[in-house]
Amino acid sequence: MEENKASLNFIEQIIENDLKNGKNNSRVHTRFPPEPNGYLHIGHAKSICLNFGMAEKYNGLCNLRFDDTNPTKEDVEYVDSIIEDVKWLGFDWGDRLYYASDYFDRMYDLAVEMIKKGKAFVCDLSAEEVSAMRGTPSIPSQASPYRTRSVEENLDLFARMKAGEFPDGSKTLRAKVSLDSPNMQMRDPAMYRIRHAHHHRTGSKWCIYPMYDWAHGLEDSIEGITHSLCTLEFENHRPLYDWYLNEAGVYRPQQIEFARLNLSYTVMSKRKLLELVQEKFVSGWDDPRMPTISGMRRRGYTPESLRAFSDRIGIAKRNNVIDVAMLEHSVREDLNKRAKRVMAVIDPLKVTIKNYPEGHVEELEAVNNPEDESAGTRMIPFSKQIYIEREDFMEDAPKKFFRLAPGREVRLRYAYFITCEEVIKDENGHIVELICTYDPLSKGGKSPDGRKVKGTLHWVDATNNIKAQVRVYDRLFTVADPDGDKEKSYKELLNPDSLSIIDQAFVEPSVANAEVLSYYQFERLGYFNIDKDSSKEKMIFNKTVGLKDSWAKENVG
RNA sequence: UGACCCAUGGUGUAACUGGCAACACGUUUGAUUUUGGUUCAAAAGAGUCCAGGUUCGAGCCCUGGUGGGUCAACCA
Repeated sequence: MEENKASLNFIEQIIENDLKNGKNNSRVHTRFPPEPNGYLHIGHAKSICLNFGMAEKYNGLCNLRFDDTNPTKEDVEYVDSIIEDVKWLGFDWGDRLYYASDYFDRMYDLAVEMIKKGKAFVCDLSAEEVSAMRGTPSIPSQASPYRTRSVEENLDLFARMKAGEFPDGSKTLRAKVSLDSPNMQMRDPAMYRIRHAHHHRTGSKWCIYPMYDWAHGLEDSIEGITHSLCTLEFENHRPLYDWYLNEAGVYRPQQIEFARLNLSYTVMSKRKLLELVQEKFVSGWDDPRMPTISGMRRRGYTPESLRAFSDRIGIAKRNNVIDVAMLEHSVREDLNKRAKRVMAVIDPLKVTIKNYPEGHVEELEAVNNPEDESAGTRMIPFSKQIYIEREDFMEDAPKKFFRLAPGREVRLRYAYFITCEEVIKDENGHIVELICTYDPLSKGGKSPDGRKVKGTLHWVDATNNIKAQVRVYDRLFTVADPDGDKEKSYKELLNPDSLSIIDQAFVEPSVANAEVLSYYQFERLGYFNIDKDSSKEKMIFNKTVGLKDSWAKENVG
């Protein structure tokens, strides 16, 4: 691996500087700290790649830690999916799988110390009252009337909060930080709230739960994290992060903020993704149209492509919107090297070759992957009747149309040259069949006389094939910035045609025994993989992404 | 309104910490091609938000604007 010193991102620069100065004994230790309240998405992938990537690059460690401090929103279902997704992306946290909830006792003890130091107090104000007394950035807060409670009373009350003597919302433990800081995070923030709720790990042991700011820094501190990487919206929290750790008198990691990922034509907030799932706009968290890692996996994205994408987009502090084309390029690049080529017809048009012997079937050799000779070859059946793609025929074809048209000759890939002799239509004028002739000397796709044809079509034999369902996806939203519209909710901007199901597609027989998730290139169409709903009896393919198509582009313009 | 952060081709990131802006995606053109794919070659496209200042020299430093983001949950 060659490191290019000239193109470090700002976090690498900080780390290398720390390393040079011997900070933290020249140790790098990061963590990926998801809250298990939803499925991971491509934005998390960026963070995962960053955190694990920094540890990898600088011979450090990266922990996987669940920030499970809010039992009302969290669930083991999410824990399981997150573990699966991070693992699938190809990262290894060794035996360092941690839970914030494992530190609850420690956090509680430290909170007691904070009370003893006069840095925290039990407050009886309701959420509404606190809000009303909060002031504004330029107007100081009114002090809570409970701010001056004695240490003894605070200690007693806090212990009774823990013991479950008070109902939800009746009391909080608040830090005594400031009443007039222009940084609103510093205005006597809550450290603990009462929640008589079942926690997915600690059950009913606790009825008070620490707030993010109090908990997160301690989690980082306990684990000996050196660089605590998080997104920009926590920038205003950094002074509080530092304050808590300094007041608690414990080791303080360095929090560094970077810009989260935004992708065009998608929404990225967990809340919105949850709504799409709950309100059935999609089939689930792993719907292939979702930007979730599980959705993208099901869609046919590879972990390598996601990691390559993360590398490509970089790390910085400026708000950004990455073009989905960048993501699509990353999958194509990976799949081009790895996907086995196969022929499939999605919108079939029957072709009868009138001079081909009736009842005869021959096997033709086809290359599995022109990018990888070791992938070998396979045989494909061919006979008098085949299907071609409907869009590969045009009755009144312009000069630049290289495909089949009346009187024109094209190559059937790996098979023969055929010429269109006749167009058969039904009573409504719809084309139902093409009658063609073939050149028996052009077997394999080469003509002995050196005659050139511009077009090569994919095809599938009309009788020896597999009938499959193909699910074709388009972007989930019709506009590049679905949450940027002031009038319309993102839900009104959903693309009604984001999913089209084709029940009668034909695929060559060689895919018969393929396993779920295996990916293919359907020649000239795009990359497809086998959906988890697929079975031997009914194969189902998902379209991952199309091939680049300069003909389609020309047609639009 | 106050604090904090950000500002470089259409998009995203760079520019060895001051030496006349590079890479990727996208776009266009040409070559090759049994995938209108891939590959290869080339081109167009920013003079770095604005105004001052420091300097022989500024995208990098300073000042003041402008624009954008974040924060005023008992969410994270």
